[in-house]
Amino acid sequence: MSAETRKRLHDIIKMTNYKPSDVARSLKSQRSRLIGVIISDISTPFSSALISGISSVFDSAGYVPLFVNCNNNAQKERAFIRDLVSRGVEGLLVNTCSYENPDLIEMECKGLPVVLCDRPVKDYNFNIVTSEVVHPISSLISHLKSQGFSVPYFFTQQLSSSSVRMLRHDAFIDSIEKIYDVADPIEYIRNTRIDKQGITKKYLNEILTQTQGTPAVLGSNTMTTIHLINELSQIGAKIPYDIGVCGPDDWSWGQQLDWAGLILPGITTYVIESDEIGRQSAKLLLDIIRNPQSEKTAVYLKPEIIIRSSTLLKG
Amino acid sequence: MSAETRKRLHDIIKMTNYKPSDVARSLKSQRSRLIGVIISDISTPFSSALISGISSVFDSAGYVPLFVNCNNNAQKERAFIRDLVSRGVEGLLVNTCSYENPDLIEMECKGLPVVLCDRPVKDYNFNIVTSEVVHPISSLISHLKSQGFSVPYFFTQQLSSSSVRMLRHDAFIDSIEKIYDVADPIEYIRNTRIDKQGITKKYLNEILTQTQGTPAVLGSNTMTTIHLINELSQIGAKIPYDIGVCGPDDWSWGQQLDWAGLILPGITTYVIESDEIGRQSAKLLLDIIRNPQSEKTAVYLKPEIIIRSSTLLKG
DNA sequence: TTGTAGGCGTTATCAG
DNA sequence: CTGATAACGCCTACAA
Repeated sequence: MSAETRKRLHDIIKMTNYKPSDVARSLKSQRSRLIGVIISDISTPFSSALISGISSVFDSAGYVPLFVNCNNNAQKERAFIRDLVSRGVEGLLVNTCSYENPDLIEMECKGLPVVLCDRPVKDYNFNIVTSEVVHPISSLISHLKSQGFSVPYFFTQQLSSSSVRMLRHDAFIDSIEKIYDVADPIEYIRNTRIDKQGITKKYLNEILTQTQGTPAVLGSNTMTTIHLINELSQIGAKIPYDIGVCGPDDWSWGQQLDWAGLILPGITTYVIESDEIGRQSAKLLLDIIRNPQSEKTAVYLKPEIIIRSSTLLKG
Repeated sequence: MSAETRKRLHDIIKMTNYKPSDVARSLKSQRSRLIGVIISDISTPFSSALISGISSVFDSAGYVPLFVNCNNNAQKERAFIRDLVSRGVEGLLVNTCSYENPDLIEMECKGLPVVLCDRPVKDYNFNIVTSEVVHPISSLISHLKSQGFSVPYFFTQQLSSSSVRMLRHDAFIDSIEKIYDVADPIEYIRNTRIDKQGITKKYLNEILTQTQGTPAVLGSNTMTTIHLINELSQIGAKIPYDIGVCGPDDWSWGQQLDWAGLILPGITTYVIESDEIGRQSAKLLLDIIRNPQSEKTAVYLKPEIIIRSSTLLKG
């Protein structure tokens, strides 16, 4: 291109204030540089860290992640999947809120690059980045046993929306069967709700009064665990002397902040690094977009257990 | 349309598995139903709640909010603004990380509907939904005085990226001038960093040893306040007997969870309802899109102060 | 080196 | 009521 033409062009661009339209470009090129990211519930710290990890990867790769929030509504999730695909996204990163997900399976079968974040779905092997479920839970339970707690109780919110919750539930049952040699593990499950007053408190009072030895409780996630601590402090129970408390921590923001250490007496947890799940799943999706023929991949992060005072009966 | 034609059409749609393309539709109709939402730092609980509020409004209005994360990088923010506009968004909701923002001003002048979330920018009246700054801070300081604390110190992270931080800084200075009758208010500002070890602890140790009477500290936001509590607990200072602690709480998830009450001894705060800021700013943007001629609007939420043990020296 | 024609998938318009 | 055609703005390819 001659210098003269270049200048003329440049002038015209200036004059007419020309801005290329990505919409038209997408239509023509069939490439949007857009990635659809479906988040089950964006209002939790788990999602914040997840999203943060995801953005960091796509930003430096020149892709624009579009985040949408299903608010735990499987219906909405289906609609968003269709919407994003019809908007020409080149791939989908899905932190799903529906364990059964035929639409997503269909899309992936048709060749759309899909990676799941954290939560698996039923009957189909997607690419996925998640965290190990069984090992950390059984470690927690071994630890409780070694500290002399009696059989722990598992407090969980409704299982249906989160496959991870179900897996944790199952892992808990297996673990107390093996480690505590319990015959009727289902007896140690407590379905609760955070938004509804009194349910948790009722269960906790029963456990505190009827347990032989020192009881312990395990929250299915950070929200539930904090809720348990809240209720126990209102009841006036002393942790860990009256009752032990522990659970997974899916609220980590890297090392920046440590809620489980701040809330006295310090809560025993294992950390799910959601920012890392975000980063790795985003990278995996990029790999798949670049090389659509690649093998299915499942990555399992290995959480480490952090023992704090809330489960220390002995020394 | 005849029933027969309808059936035929329906069959063809089935047969060819026809899916309309929103990209092409946007190109033709010049309407995308897309809203660009620019978030300064998506990894904070403030942003989670903000996003959650924003999604709820757009979802029920049939718009799709596209969230992008600037990670406190003003450069990235500029790029995203251009990107989203060229992608045909019908409006922009901006939680900006640059106090000076000529690009955004230009867009808005050209008729693009823009609403700011939480953070104002310099020298231009945008539509904005935010929270009152001066009144709650001066109330906190009056409260500290009435409890017998000596002049409080203000701990803040770097001011440049957040206009709200600057405003709080200024409000603090004005307030201690008026309420404590301080001649040199700047002396009571401490610039700190959470990611860098030791700075905060050094300042706190100085304050604890050199203050006449009982000192108090005010964090510029939740992160800083929690950091202060962390460091104080490591130093071994007793709150509020050795030192009072308070600050704004921009981490509220409605009533669901109450960190400030959980962290003993209970922290005095005022709550910034970021989900409400999200909802109201989204609604405002929809109003503007529907009626582009409307007057500029600025909404200021009024936070309420919640007094807890961390600032109660007297009874 | 520069200019022009065709088509991406819609929708709007107009003729049959 | 139905079917054909042009245009949205860009990109590619080919012709001048």
